[in-house]
Amino acid sequence: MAQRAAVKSSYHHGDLESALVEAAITLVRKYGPDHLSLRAVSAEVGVSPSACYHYFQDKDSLVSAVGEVLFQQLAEMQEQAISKIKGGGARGAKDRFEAMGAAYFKWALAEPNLYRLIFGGFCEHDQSHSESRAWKLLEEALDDLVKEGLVTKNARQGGEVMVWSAVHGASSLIIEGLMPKNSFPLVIKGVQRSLGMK
Amino acid sequence: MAQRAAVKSSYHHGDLESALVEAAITLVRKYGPDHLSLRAVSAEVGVSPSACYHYFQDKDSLVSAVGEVLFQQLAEMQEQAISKIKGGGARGAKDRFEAMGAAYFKWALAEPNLYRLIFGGFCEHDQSHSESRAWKLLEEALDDLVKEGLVTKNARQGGEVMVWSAVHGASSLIIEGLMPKNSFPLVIKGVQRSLGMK
DNA sequence: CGATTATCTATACAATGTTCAGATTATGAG
DNA sequence: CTCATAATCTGAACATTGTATAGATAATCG
Repeated sequence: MAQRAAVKSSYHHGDLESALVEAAITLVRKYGPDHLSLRAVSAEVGVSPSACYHYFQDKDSLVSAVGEVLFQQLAEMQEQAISKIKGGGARGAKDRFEAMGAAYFKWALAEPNLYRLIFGGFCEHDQSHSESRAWKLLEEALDDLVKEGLVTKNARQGGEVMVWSAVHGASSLIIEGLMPKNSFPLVIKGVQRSLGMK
Repeated sequence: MAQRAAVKSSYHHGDLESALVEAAITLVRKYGPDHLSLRAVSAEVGVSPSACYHYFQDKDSLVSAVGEVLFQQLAEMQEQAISKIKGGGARGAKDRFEAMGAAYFKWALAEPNLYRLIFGGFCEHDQSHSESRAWKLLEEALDDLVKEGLVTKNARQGGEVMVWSAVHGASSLIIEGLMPKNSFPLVIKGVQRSLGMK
């Protein structure tokens, strides 16, 4: 909530780059990743359209920057959800695992347009998957399950791939109206069975 | 391959509606669902931009029509893959099941931009999920597995949801560079474990 | 045939992405 | 403090976009 030196003294903005990204997020949330206009973004910030080109090569480049930020935010949402789980031991590990998936799904449902921007080919995810925050979170959660004896080392093999695919796929299909909303718990049950969990 | 009465005698085209859809598919394949221009589509067909408005309310409406066509095509691809599996009995059922997923994934990899159009929120999938061709194919394949004793009735419960989520999720994440290509088989294995298959 | 209707074009307009020359402000060396 | 230099933003311009409207062309059917 701490505002930077971002008071537009008239000409120089102070932190235009992130202000543009923030405004773009607002507009994408409302109107979708397609239907985003550079001019609308600049107008939202109160700046001339050409000003954007000092920070971004073109519109797509701004959208990519937005994607990076949102991808981080989604992971942060999951971290936050995990940190709220107090219980230790096996119970805690399982709760954290489920909370991660639930947070992911909840965010997708609450922000379908932002979700589409991240996963709809609008931005290049340059960082290798194994370095992404989302991936590392999953790794830790799965390691925890193994550590607590809820999942065998064998069944854990490739668990990240399976879990993320199922959770992301369900979120996406439900958002697009191709699956009923209440099928998400079923998917989670399926994932747990595939891990031989419990 | 049979061309309709689609020779543009000069003014009247003959089958402009589907010609526009076809041209749009060509352009989306090349440049992505964002970056599609109505004018480019009409130019591709050799017709004035305003001509489109006799068949589609606006650009988004054309894109939606494209989405419906592609959604059908994807299902047809799967049907075709299934029909190539000759073996009967348990072996056939399992082969068909795997062929369905493989065909889905193969299509997604070969046509990422078309895949994004279908599942990226560009088109409204008005038909209820349970009436969609993709859904019915899955239902049949799962019923087959049960019939052949490869999957118990119990484990089959909600199988469609799990299978589609995992396969779609993996395809999507791989296309977007968030997962390595070779993790798809792992996902299939996971799905089969979740079904208690084999 | 001829009139009616379906189909397509021409023209126009506001809005978009983008460029570039120049205006405004910050910065730092003397 | 001063002033040149660099960083930041504006203004105006251009080609391109989606779309509306009026009119041209051709198919259809009495």
